[in-house]
Amino acid sequence: MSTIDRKAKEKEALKALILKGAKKLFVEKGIEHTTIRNIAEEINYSVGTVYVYFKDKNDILHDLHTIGFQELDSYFMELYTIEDPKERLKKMGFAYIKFAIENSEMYDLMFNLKAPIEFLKDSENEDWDEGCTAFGLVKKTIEECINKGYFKGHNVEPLAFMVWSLVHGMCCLEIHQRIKNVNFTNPDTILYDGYNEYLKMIEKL
Amino acid sequence: MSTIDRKAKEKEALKALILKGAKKLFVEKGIEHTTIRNIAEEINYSVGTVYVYFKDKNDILHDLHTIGFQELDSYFMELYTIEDPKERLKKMGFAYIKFAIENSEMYDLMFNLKAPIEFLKDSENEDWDEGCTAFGLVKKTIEECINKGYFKGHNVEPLAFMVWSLVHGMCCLEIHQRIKNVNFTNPDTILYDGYNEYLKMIEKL
DNA sequence: AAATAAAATGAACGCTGTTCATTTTATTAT
DNA sequence: ATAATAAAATGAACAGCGTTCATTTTATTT
Repeated sequence: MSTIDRKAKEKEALKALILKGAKKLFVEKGIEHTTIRNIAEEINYSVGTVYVYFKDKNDILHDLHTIGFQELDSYFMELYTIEDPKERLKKMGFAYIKFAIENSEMYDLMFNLKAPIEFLKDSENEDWDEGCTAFGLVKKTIEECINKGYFKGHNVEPLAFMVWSLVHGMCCLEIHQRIKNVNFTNPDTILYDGYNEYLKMIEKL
Repeated sequence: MSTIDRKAKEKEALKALILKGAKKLFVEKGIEHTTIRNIAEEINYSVGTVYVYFKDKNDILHDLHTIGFQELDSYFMELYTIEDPKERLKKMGFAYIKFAIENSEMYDLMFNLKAPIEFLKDSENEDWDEGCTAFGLVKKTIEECINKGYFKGHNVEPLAFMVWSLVHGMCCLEIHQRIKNVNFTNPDTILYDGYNEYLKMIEKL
């Protein structure tokens, strides 16, 4: 029996190794410039081996997108030490943007690329658990805000969606290089300045 | 001289034909599933001919992104008949979302994909004129709002950027199928409901 | 040491974007 | 009208892509 257990662990280890190699290359040279052959070469295995452990490229991308969410969730969980929900909400948006900028390829994979969603369609569990969990943390924080008397006249879910969109939009414009190509007066601080407008706005709700 | 003129017109016509074929296929089956061979076949020309009229695929994608902006600008210009800037701003966001949903592939090309921006880097004029013009219309409207006494304590550019991000974020989440995969209570109306929260918010600024 | 099972392999397939020598078509000069 | 020239269109060929699968290598069991 111990052999079977060990085999299972070895399989998991190699799967993790492939993902690790893939992520390294993604960060280094971008997702679209990373090939299965690159990944195989990176970890000194053949192309065929990758396909023993993953159904296809979408499978790899989906697993990597899940890893990204684990990281983002840990960013969020840290902020849950903050008692005041409004203060927490403000910090969450900032952490979200920080994550997106520092992990732009992963962010794109998690929130923009089709691959992870297409993988869901082919799989048994069609729910986007990763997205639900992360968004749940935002929703919960906003719910706490409303329970505390903030944001009167607003509805939890639509407001949470609006906040998510606002921050997500900033991240997208930034990582897709649309900010620096629109001639802002202060292109270097517009992201910060824009987020500041959002903070001011929150106070007026 | 008339020959040269005619030749020039023919060249323009064929270029336009290629773009028309490309756009048709993009809408039909998505950008990433459209190949140069597809485009050539669609208009009954050879692959080589496409490369006589366009430097590479990015060149085609950039021209198509420009065409998309012409359409979006016309959406916006229509709304400039509305006198009250705040009313206009509200309608602009709605028109923007409508455009994104009805032309999701084009929208992705215009605001998310790397191709048009990469083409800019290789060209003489590195400015993103299309983006500047469209965003200029938003900026101008918000400026009018501030001049009229709305949005006190806010700054034009950062606020315009925030508004753009908010609406852009909603569009991205929708067209990248992140909305319908997060279990909203009312997934069918969340986009509308979320935009409504934004409208309520505008009133409080 | 032989038989069996599991894991890793890499050549091959049909795609992709791109190039460029060759052919076809159109224009100009005689 | 015919020959010479210029312009335009072509498609085979190249390297690289994701993916498959018969074959080989390695590990386990008998």
